[in-house]
Amino acid sequence: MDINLSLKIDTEEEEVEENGEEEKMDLQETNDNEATATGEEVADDSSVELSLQDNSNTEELSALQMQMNRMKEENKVLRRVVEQTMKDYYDLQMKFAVIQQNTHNNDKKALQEPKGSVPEFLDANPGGKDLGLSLRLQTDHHQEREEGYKEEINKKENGNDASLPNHNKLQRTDHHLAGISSHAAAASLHNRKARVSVRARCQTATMNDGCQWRKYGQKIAKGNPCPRAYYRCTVASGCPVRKQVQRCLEDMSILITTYEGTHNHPLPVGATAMASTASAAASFMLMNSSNYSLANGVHNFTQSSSLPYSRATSHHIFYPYSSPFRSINPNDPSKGIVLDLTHGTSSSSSASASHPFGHPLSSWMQNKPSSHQTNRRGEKKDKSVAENVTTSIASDPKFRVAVAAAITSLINKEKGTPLSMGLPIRNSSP
DNA sequence: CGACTTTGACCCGCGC
DNA sequence: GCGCGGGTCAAAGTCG
Repeated sequence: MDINLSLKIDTEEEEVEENGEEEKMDLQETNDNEATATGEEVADDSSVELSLQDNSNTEELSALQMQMNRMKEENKVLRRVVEQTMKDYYDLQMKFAVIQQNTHNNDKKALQEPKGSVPEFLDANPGGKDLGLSLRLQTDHHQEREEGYKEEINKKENGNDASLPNHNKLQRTDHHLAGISSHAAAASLHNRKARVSVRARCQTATMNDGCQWRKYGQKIAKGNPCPRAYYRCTVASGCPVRKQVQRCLEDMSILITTYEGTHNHPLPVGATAMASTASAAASFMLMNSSNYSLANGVHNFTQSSSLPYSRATSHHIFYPYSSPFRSINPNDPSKGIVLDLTHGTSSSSSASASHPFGHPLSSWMQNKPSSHQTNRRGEKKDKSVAENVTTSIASDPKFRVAVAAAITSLINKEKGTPLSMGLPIRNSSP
């Protein structure tokens, strides 16, 4: 019993801090009561004490066995998920290869088109009946942007890169990034702002994403009284990655973090999982800018789509889960992908039930997902202890970070190619 | 003392 | 051309 209680205390420690001393007192009381019931009252009678100890040992053993069994089951489920992930990944890779082939052919055709005409691969879906949407659905603004990028690509290909003065510093950073990237076409992709926004419930000023950040500015953006903070990655000097952090106006508990750029250094374990996903999302966005689903502003990551710049790609991971973290910013597609993690993480008990570790992305978030399930007075009493422990472990951010990192690492190793927006993100998972 | 945060100034793009 | 807003810089302050 003591073991269970201490486990609960450990896993809920941070939450206790959040919710005040109330729960701690509650646990303390329970502990004291049990001690009184099992120990102190019978302290005079040693034989009864021994038998009670035996009983409690047996109970402990059975409880531990139950825990072990549950962990085994959990392991099985996790394995199944990994297998499924791998399977999905290979399926998507096959689709991607086909699309890449088609797009390559279309690119050749497009180059032969007279100037001013719309290349076929931008106008229509290149070979995928079920893939993506036509660029015609995009706004004029976005089309102009697309034209601008195409011009730039052409200039680069012709060795004429005199357009730089028109770019702001950030874009120059992107040029720098492009220079690092080994693939020329991928480099041109980086000229486009690769942004991934993450919406997540978070009480702290920033999400703990495993990276080290330095704040370099703060602004009150128009339309939102909450200041927007600007951070720069300081894990390695010269790392071009930046992030903006701002609270959501509608729901102050939601933190919107926008990542921009690619790390040029190895990442910590927790950051690897996050960065991999963010990079994959960003890469995906860059390659799928023509495929916004304008009907609802949602783009399904699990669905392969037309890839107008696919010749620029090396290897990309498509996130094989269907979940809320897959939407193109519906207000402004040019602002990149929005990964909405506010649903999957708010209640990990249900997530854990249907999904072994809840939302795969939520692993690197700093939120406390178990707050709704275990900490309220009396609520946990109707759960078995083992269930509580399992849930607590599964909802432990560190555990989820480890799982997410492991999956990412597994996928990367399997493929033999790290993923990023043109730069390798090394696996630092153990 | 170095790393980090704060904050006003500055730069640049964009719309009118 | 001008004003506005977003993004960045850099000096001063803070902290461990």
